[in-house]
Amino acid sequence: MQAALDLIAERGPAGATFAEAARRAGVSPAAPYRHFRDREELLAAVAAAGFDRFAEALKAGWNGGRPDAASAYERMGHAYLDFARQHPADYVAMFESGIPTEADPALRQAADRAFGVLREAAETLVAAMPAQGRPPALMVALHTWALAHGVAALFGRADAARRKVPMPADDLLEAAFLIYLKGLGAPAA
Amino acid sequence: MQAALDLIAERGPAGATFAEAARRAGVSPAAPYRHFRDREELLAAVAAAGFDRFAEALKAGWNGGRPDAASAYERMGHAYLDFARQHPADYVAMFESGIPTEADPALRQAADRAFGVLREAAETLVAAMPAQGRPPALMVALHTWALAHGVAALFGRADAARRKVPMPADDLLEAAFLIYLKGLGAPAA
DNA sequence: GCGTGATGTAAGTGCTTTTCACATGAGCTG
DNA sequence: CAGCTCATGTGAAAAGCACTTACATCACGC
Repeated sequence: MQAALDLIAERGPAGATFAEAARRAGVSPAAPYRHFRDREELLAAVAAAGFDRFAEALKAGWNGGRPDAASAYERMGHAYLDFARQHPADYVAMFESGIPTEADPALRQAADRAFGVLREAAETLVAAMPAQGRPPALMVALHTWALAHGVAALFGRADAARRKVPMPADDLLEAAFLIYLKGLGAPAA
Repeated sequence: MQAALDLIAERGPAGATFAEAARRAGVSPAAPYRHFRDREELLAAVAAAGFDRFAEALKAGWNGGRPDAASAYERMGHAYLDFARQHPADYVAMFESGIPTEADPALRQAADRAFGVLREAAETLVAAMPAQGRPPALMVALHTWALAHGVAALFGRADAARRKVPMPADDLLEAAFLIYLKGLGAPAA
């Protein structure tokens, strides 16, 4: 799995071949078939491990919502982008390897766990808002994820289909967050 | 190129093999090499054609900003999602085929043209806002793109790594747009 | 009439994925 | 300790793909 992850980092998901991963692990090309049904299952396992690390990173960024929900939420956004930048292979395996999340139950579970961190943070954030006009927390979580993923996928990583943009992805996401929260009427001005 | 597009629709970008595309076009596996240097160049051409169609779809949605910038902008957002849903193969070729946008000059140009539609719409939208506190149009365009892409990639298409969400992608994007525009102080309440 | 360039084919190389029969070695059981 | 089982690994093989090279065809302009 580590060899496969390295290969994704070096050559992209298409270049991560089963045979080469086995070679790097020092075994014959047939050996990994004792552990993974096929190439797709290997990639699913790599992606699931990535989601686990991702959930940890988000949780660390959120840090229980301290010192206050709004700043912790924004810090979690930075953690999101940091993860995409510092673990591009994981991120690619998770979102761009062509493996449907539903394919593997373990993968699906890991992805749900990662989103759960985001959802709970959104719930805390929403709970801190004035009661009237309080938006649905799940919607806020989905919006946050879509925004963070969009920024990461389009402008975040250096190697991929990145576009030249006049501002760094971090600032772009932070600005979007602040505008969005202001639109919600959140205490974040 | 049509055969390759069909293959992407049926089997995903990894399943779109050069040989099979040639077979479907009724020629030998070597024939396409007269027209494309390698598999990557074929996919880049397919993606470029997709960006052209995409730019047309966005332009049609924007419709010159009529009747007013805010509603036209939102309609363009719907056009974005409609395109991702109705032309999933194009969208996959454009954003998830692993082809870096910089690889091919024609691809890059087509992508820039599509983003140009979005950028001009954002400029018009921003120009309609009160002069003081007017945000940079480019930033608004990038935010819009990131949001729309995030929603499309995560929740938009039926086949891909879509998650079960309690609300349709259209509504999700529309709500996010409205909240974002409200945060900007735009005339969209 | 004849070169020329665009297009296509057949065959071949080296890579991949996947399977199958067989080896090996650790650990449990009697 | 013998024997059995199970996990793990190997080598060989089939099938498919990307890509190359040498050769064929054929329309078109001079």
